[in-house]
Amino acid sequence: MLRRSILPFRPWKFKIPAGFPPTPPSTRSSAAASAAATAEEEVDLSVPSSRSPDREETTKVRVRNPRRFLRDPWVSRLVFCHNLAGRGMIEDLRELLKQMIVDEGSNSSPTLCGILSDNFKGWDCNGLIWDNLANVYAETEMVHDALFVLGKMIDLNIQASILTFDSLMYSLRCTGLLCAPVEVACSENTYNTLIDSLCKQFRLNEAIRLFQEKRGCEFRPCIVTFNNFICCSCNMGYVGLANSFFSMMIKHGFIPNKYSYNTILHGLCGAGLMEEALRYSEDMERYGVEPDVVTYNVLVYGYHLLGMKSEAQKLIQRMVVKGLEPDIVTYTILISGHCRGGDVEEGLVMRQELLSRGFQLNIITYSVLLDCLFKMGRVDGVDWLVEEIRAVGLDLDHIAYSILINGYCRAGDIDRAIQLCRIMYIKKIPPNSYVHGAVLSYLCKREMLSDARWILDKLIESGQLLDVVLYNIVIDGYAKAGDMDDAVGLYEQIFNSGLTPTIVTFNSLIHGFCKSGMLNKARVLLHSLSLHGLSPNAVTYTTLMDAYRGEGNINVIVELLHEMVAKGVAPNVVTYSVIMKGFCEQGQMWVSRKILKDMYDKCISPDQIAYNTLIQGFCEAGNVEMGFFLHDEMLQKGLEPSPVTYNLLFNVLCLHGDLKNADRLLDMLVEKGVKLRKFAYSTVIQAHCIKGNACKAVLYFDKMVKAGFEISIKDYSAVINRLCKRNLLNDAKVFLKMMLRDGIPLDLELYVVMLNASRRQGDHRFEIELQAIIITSGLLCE
DNA sequence: GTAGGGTTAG
Repeated sequence: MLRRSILPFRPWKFKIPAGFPPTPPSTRSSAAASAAATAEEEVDLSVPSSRSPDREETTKVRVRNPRRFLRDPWVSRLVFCHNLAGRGMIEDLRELLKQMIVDEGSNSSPTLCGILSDNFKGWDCNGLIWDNLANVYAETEMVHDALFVLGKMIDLNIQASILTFDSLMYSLRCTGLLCAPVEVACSENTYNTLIDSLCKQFRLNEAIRLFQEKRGCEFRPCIVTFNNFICCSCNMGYVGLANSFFSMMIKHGFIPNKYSYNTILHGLCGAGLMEEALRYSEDMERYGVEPDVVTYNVLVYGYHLLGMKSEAQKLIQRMVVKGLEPDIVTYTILISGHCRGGDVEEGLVMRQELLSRGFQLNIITYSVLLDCLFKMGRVDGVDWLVEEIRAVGLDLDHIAYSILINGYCRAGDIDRAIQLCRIMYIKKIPPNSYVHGAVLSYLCKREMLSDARWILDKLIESGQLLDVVLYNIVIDGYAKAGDMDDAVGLYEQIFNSGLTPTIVTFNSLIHGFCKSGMLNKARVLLHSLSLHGLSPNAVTYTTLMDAYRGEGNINVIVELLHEMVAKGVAPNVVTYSVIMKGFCEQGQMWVSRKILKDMYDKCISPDQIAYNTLIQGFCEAGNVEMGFFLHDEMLQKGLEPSPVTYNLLFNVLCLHGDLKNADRLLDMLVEKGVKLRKFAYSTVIQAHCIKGNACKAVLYFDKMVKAGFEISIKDYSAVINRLCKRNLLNDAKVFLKMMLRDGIPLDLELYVVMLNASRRQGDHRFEIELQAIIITSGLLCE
């Protein structure tokens, strides 16, 4: 039986969200809807009295429009509810209420409350029904409905039980709808629920204040209170604080349980502090708390974040030895590890293995694979995987949808993305800020800024508290387009919306000012960050450094490097690449070379762009050997040279006329199936044309076509132009034939080039042929 | 208490 509060209803402040309740759908016709105009009549109903619940007695109750009243399914179910309440069958009552609200779904509270207040006023158990209705809505996580019922209870002066408050607060703890407590008598659990609520909303300071104020006199913390503090501290990135709470828990006489250990382990692993995490896991065993699957999963996740695959494998073996079976979370972490390493194939193989062993994957595992397929540019693989998700009977959830929408937007398929948005609405999973962000990014990348702004303004007008990321995306769009007035205007609007800018907001503004040549403004912005409680990061400094590099000011770059290091901001691979480029542009390639070596000492792995920067520096200075040496070094370090690396090498070989090596390299790479850009082929082809070796030019042109590149008139013109310049008209004719055969018509520019060459060589016959071609094409009308 | 999604720099 529910314990009824003896206090008047004045427990907590709740924010009833704007726009709630929504207008009830017209399909929900009920006795309440038409009862207002009808007079009350007395009818006999079999309703047990709460005073003598054992006896079923016929009670006369007054209702409006009795015929309609008894026919209405909602009313008859509520009569039954009263019947159950009167017999003290509270569990059955709650089950029936739950069934009713689950059938009707969210937003059903206005209708239900309407029926209750219009038809059951004065019934013996009515208060109990209201209280349980609020309670069941809260337990079913329909918090807006629960709040609506409570609001009506206040209006009708019906008391709510403490259990209902606790249940509601528990449901509200993640929503931000729960405010500070006012004068109230609390159950044992109330403060713990409120601390949990504040922690879930990342309001750690308030939670700590409440803990300090109320501890001892008004409530006694329990182990869950401390676990909540540990969890919140970890989630907010304060692992040190989490450690303190862990110690405090022990000082209060609590023995940490597996939840305490797993929570702190998760915090430590997430922060990359594996050694400390392992120490905790050893302590755990020492104090008799047996590690479970979650413990191992958390540790495996820690290794996964550090990219330590073999350690993760060892841990899984240990887990199996201890008799624990890896579960779907373990496998998802492993699949995610393969995906993060760029090996989606391995992830898919693992999925296949699991399926063959009869293992059911869930939507999270599939989401990891979908996201990776998009990031690897494997959009083709997405369709069949989505098909598989449907075939195994899984529904896409909001994250899976946002992965798909983001992926399609990035792949440029906006139609597909919008189609999915529509499906989300139909499925009642309204697109959230991740989805809005994907569409805004799509528009901004295509400089469709007025469209992006229109959408953002509509979202702002809708009155929802927007995510600052959405502002950041559009501000960055303006900054990249050099429109700093609008960028700054939108930045100011962030404050009007009650939000605060982030470091990303400022980085975009700094980038914009740099791009617009206002480096001083950018630097002022850097130093104003602290006023907003923000600290510059590697992106901030790197953006500024790159701007000064553009001005050839290596001194300021070095100054900024010192400043960032002094402020504890670690330079990353992008920072070093910019600095290397700066030195290379000053002709100091060997300084850059030293920086690259230093990166290894600092455990920052140079990537392809870092190597390409240095290779470009040496190649432009004419040091071909060093270019190739660095290429070899990349291979030694297990770094696959990128198409840009090869562009640089082919370019330098051709510039130096070393076509022998250029051919050799091209043949070797084609044979090895290395992916090259068209630039690599056309550089070699053109170099052969310049040298007058048309045969080789034809040979590599053919290879370029076979490599699957789309060939345009520009490619033919480049070759024909060069051959004509060397008066190799017959070879130029070969390419012209190939071009016409490929269905590419002659244009006026190329016609003039070839006409002049044929006139120079007195090839009148070809002159006439050319004129015939050009007239047939309709380009020469006169 | 464990696994999945968006914005910024070369």
